Amino acid sequence: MGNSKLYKGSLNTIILKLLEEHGKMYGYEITQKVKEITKGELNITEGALYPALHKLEAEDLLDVEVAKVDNRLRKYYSLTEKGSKETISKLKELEEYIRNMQVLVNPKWSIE
Amino acid sequence: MGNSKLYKGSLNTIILKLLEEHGKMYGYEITQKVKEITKGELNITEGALYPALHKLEAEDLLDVEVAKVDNRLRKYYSLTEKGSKETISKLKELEEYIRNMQVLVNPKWSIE
DNA sequence: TAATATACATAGAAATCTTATGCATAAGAA
DNA sequence: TTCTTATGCATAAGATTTCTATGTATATTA
Repeated sequence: MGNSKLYKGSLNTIILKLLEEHGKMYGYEITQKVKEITKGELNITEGALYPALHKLEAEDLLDVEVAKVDNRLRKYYSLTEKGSKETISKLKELEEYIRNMQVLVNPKWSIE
Repeated sequence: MGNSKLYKGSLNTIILKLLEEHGKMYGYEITQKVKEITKGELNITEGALYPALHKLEAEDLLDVEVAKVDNRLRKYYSLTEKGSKETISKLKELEEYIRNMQVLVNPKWSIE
């Protein structure tokens, strides 16, 4: 994904949040949206994305809907109810992660 | 490490920053300090820590100094010059990671 | 017509971390 | 006094996640 290894482990969180935000997206669209939002700093590879989508689907966190647009295949993914709950949980974990990393890295903040 | 997978990839950053902050630490001390700072939310396992320290040392980012205290062995690690530069670089990466994750997860912030 | 963009997929390798295990000494509890 | 916990290091096997490389196919642009 990024140039740094920190992104390892955050792909699912990104996918879930984007789907919560946009309701329904297909794989390629997700890669482009992430690139756009991060101004090119984060590029999700297909080798990471598609297996991740399949796994989330297998865990009943995502629903799939196949569509044909311009004679090309698209698989639209959306959150299941279980997926919506998981999204909330993942976002909470992200907040906690960021909070913990900030006190570890910037100890002054915990004093002020 | 944590209960969430997000910590994957951030161990080196944590180690380097703690050493920058405290000058000189041994493995067990690092695990305790992290536990203390995060109020028990983050526990670094020995199976992750020691191989990471060995790798950082092999990459010339850390110096080692063996000491015997109370008849017990301690290996004190400290940053090399190369390690200090790497620390700055890693911290910058962390800031960029956090910034990118925040706009991905909270798109309103990028508008306001 | 050749390259790029769109759209999916998977297999093998690399990196990171967990779990389990091992050794050894010191201190505290039963 | 003996058992448990804390201190302190270490490694091996497995799980998980991601990267790199590869494959297929259609549409658009140069």
